[in-house]
Amino acid sequence: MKIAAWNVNSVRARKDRLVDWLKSAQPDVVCLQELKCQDAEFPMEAVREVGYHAVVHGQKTYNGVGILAKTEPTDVVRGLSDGVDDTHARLIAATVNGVRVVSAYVPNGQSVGSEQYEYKLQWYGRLRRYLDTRHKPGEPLVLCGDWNVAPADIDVWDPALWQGQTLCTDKERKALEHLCAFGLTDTFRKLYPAEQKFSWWDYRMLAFPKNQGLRIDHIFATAPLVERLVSAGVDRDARKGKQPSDHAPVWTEFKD
DNA sequence: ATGGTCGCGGTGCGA
Repeated sequence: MKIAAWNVNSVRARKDRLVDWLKSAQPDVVCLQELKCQDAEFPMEAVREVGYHAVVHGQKTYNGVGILAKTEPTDVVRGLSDGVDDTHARLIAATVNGVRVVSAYVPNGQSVGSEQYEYKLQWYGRLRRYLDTRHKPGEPLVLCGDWNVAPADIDVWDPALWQGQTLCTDKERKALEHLCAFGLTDTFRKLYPAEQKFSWWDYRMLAFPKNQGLRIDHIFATAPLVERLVSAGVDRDARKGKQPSDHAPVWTEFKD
């Protein structure tokens, strides 16, 4: 079972690229982030034609998350549903082949000390409570998406430059660690403790061709799935050429 | 070089 995550930065602008990648990569499950459209505008037919069901939690202009799968996702839950007054569409969950799948788009955080930065830290706490309320670490569960945190310096092209900046601050890393303390493992890092691969590059400054990136897109899994780990990677080529997203798809393969 | 580029929506904002 191959599970992937991709921040597409507008699913309508990225439709052809998404379809091409689905056809070549053949993931069983794909968690999408930053759809930037409402549910009715999602290119449902295009993904259906290449063999995928889709469940979507859309939003006009901003955010928006979805799950694509070769078999039909069931028990769909949209949002954190924790009673907080929050219009951001950043989370969707569904069950695929007995695995609970969560697609998450964590707030970017803008700049340290901003309102958005505080919202980001709180959002991490809300997601931890969501897991505590609804799930057990012994269940087969994956959380996939854009976490907007580089977990360690190895995940940053120039750690000295990024020291203390959003995506790399101690507070953000601690927030992510506290989330993972629920019982989640970073599947890529577990498989390859010393490998440096990035999933995001700034659109500016020729960051992509120079490979000046960060690893901020992750696939986290609970113990029953960690036992089944086979391989993981980043499809950097899906980012090349015309109409690239600033993120590349990341994926992890589990034994069936 | 404190800039630069995307996407949305039709201006400046979020990333």
